[in-house]
Amino acid sequence: MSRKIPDLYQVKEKMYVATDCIIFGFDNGRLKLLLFKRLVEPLKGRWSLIGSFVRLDEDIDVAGRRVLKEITGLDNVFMQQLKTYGKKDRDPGYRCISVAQYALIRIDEHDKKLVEDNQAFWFEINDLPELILDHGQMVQDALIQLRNNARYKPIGFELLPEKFTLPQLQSLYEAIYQKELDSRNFRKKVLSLNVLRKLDEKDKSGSKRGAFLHKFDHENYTKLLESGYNFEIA
Amino acid sequence: MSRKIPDLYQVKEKMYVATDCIIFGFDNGRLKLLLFKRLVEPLKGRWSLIGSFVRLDEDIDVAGRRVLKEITGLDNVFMQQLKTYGKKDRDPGYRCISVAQYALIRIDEHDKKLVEDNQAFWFEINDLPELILDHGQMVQDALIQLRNNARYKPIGFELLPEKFTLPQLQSLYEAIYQKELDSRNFRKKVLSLNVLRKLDEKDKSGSKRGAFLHKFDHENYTKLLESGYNFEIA
DNA sequence: GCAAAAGTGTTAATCTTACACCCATGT
DNA sequence: ACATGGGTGTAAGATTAACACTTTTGC
Repeated sequence: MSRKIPDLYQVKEKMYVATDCIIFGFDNGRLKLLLFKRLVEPLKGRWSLIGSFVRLDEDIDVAGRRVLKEITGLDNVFMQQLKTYGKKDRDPGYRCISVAQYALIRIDEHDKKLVEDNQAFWFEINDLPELILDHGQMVQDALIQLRNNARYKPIGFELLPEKFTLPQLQSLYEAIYQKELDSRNFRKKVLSLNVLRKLDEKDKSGSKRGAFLHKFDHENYTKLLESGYNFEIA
Repeated sequence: MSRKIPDLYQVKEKMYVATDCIIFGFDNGRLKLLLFKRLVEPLKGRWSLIGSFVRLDEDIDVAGRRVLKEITGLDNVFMQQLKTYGKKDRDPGYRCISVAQYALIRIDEHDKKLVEDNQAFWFEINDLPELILDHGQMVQDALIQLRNNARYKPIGFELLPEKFTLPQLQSLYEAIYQKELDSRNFRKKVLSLNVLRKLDEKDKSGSKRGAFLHKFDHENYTKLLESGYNFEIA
């Protein structure tokens, strides 16, 4: 008896693979996004996410980190795959799919000169310009993903300085969820998670009285995870 | 003043893009996965997910649906992107990235003859063979995603026949979360969601007494969604 | 009549929400 | 002394978790 070999693996065609980065930052109570003005054709002068083709000898996540470094000067940043955009006509001209990745950076640590040289700018999340191709959709999707993830994983801290105050943390969550939170309930909740280390220092930049600085306690977080605990905020 | 143009978009290299499908089914109280024995080199005879190269004139999700149809005969199936696997050496020989997509099918509706002809088999999720390349990782990731999504979205119903009993629904959730549930609490919870329509029919296959059949009420679900409701099970 | 699965309610414990005042400090 | 933001507790309501017996019917 002869079996028909399915042709699943028969047609082989190559295409371009790009990656685009949705770079979030948090500054002054506002959630922001880094966008840049394209310096080259096609679509020169239009606003877009920051991206690059993925090279043949390069992992996709490495390509994302390369782009991020090129534009912000930062290494070792929180970055996670969002989704791959693969409509056949998403990019006019040639077939190109894009693996979108989103990054959370500490906005005070990035290289402002580099950003400027690349014609990149920070936009408030509620006040974005029109973006090329499907980049607008990517941003929408990234925001949804950020909201889903920040609730159950301690990724919000990636947007804050290493030392932060509770009012700062609260205003970050308010910016992410676009919703005011009650400070008594918020503090009760986050403190009960046992992953913040209160320092003896105060940050006086926000008020006369000053607010105590805290650090996220990675070690305790990992330890708690192992004993079946789950993080949840907001 | 002259600006240096960044080389982000300068290097352009094409690569193969494949898609692999993680196909879940639910049968007899067990969560199952459809795998197939490769009929062609390379890796002939080894177990793998079902996949295909994505064609130049084909959307990535369409490629997934094509594969699914080819192997199960089914159209209009729940399918969602999981993640793109893009390590540079994940596939020995040539550079190929794979966009993994997972599908939930009603196992009673698929074309068993086709599955057989393709040397495909259903495996219990807890008893999988070793898979080629990074397919084992894909399956792990898909399971996590399934668990995360089934809790907050009514996708579990995609694995059940259109008419199902509450004990069946419960055993599905028990299979997904690998955890026994209390039937009183479970019924209270799902019934309170107001998205099940109880029919006058009983299914007597599971017991002498028979259990009432129910249908998922899509219309009411969409209506409720609009008025800011959220689904949650288990 | 008995085995096997379907169906049903209550209570205690926990978590969530709403809400308002005093504190510390720089000016 | 006053303006500004930091910090704290309690009570009512809602949700979850634990728990056991009766019903139906085919054999």
